[in-house]
Amino acid sequence: MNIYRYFQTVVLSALQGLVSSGELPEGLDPARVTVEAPRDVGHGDLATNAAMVLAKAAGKKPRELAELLLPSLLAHPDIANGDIAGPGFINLRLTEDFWRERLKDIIVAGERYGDSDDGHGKRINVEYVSANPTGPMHAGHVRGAVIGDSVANLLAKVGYDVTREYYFNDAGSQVDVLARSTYLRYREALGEEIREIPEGLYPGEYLRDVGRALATRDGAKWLNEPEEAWLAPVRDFSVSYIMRLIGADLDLIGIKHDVFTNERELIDNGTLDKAFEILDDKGLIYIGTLPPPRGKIMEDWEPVPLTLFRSSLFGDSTDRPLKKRDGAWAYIMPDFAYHYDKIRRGFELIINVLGTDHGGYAERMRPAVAAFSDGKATLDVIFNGIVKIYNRGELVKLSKRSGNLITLREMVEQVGADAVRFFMLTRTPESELDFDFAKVTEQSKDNPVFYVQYAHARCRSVLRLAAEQYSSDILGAESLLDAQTGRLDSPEELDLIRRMAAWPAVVSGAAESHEPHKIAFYLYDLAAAFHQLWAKGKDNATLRFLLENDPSLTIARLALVQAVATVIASGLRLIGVDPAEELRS
RNA sequence: GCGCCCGUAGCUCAAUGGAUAGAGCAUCUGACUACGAAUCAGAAGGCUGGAGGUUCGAGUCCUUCCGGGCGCGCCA
Repeated sequence: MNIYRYFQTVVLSALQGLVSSGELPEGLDPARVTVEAPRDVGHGDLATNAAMVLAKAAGKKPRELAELLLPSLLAHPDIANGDIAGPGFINLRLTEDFWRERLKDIIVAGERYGDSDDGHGKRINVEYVSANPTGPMHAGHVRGAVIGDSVANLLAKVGYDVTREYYFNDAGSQVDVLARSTYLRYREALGEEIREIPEGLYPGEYLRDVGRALATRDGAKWLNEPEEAWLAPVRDFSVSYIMRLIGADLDLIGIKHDVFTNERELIDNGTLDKAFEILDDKGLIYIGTLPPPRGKIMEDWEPVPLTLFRSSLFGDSTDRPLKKRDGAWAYIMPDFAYHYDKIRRGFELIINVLGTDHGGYAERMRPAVAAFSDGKATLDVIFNGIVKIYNRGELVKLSKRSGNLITLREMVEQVGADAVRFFMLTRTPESELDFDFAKVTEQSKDNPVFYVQYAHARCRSVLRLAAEQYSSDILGAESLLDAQTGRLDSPEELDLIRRMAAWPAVVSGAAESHEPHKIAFYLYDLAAAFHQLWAKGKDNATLRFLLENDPSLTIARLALVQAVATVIASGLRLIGVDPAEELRS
């Protein structure tokens, strides 16, 4: 149950009642009416801005309108009391029983608590990672991978039909470079001494394995052949080898895509030609000359007639060439074809996760998506900021050219998959992130991963102990649903319940805004509230969860602990982190 | 030069257009023979880069300036 949405309908029907009785004019637009949690808990459980938003249209002062609305809200059985505050807020406090009922929602739903049908089964494509097959996954790829995967999980949880997709470019010059680099290692594997990797080829050690594998498969058959003969087979071999490497790397952090699409196939099966044809049929292609880019000095600029796409009709700052002067496809054309393919497959929502260094991508791709789908499909690009790697406070310089890269595998080996995943979500996506190996492995409060996991482990510890001291039946749904939750009446207990009751709304919000970091922050706050409650039992034994002489209160508190464990576990899994039972090392 | 992103406590960062802007770290003061202290309680810390505007209400939206990051050819 999304409590804010639920009470929004309560507010709207109260307004409707006032319209029916003639106390308010008809035709009020309720679009801006919101119900939300006040920032300050002292203001109550819920606040609505209805009176302020509708005052003008209703011809009343905000507070006057609030006075009119309040009585019909107070008539609702779940609303305990309310008042009017500030410029016209209506603050509402819900009954404690309403909150306690949510505890039972959680126990009944288990980890499905927070699921919804916001997405109505709409098909949505989330493309992430999409690294070209030139080497293993490295630190620079990890953040987008985690963000994309978590967004996909979120959207699935709120009822979208999600496809997780990986696109790779296996038709450009990059893979030819890969093939030549592999060929060198292949010769090495066959006994030749390779002193230095020539400029422009990939120096990575991992290519030794590829070369060796090729030598094992094909023997010396390419050794004395010209490049024209071996380039294509070596390329194909290398690409599929590297893609297996990447797949294994992603597996380390629990990422598995549903669909892999590659550029070569889009060209070979005619999708690219078809995409161009469609734009042409829509009258969006013409031959023209572009002005030189503004403000940039280009000595070699000369105006040449080119095949252009009228992307400026769709908000682009300029029309874009789709063919080069020699008639070959321009580099964006395969990407266009790929998006045409997504639309053809029936996706209405297309999400791409990219690094901020692809800044201009959205501007170029959005017109294409609009054109191919006749405006029906929308493209959202999530840009994620770079990750700076530190080691005990010192910046680690990374360079692809020198081969000085930190691989995903190294990261996972050093800090663990859980810490990697959680840490990548401790900032808003577009901000830069400092990833310090020392900090991420630290097992303390500064490390949010352990802080949250520890709260879960503490819950499980209590539940295990309860099962030992009483019987395992005490934790069954029957027992917990029968709990006297009315006995949970301390401010800390109710605070915890309120936080958990907000979970479905948090999930919906994070999914809608494509911001998985909100889950990480929520979990941190929930964990903090739990740790606080736990600590109360230190000073005051009557506040502990397990009470020898009060079984009914014990069961009620176990229901609370069970709910906390459930919500934390559910949230952690949503972002791909394992909710560990214990953290003892 | 143009476009996108960012500027919030000493540091790292939060905050669907809402009320007195919140956490953690660092600093200072306290709490463990334990339902696991990998934790908790408290103190202190702010003109949200500057100036205008829109709004009942702006860290959030608009304009402009300052400061930082990224991108910007028919290259991939």
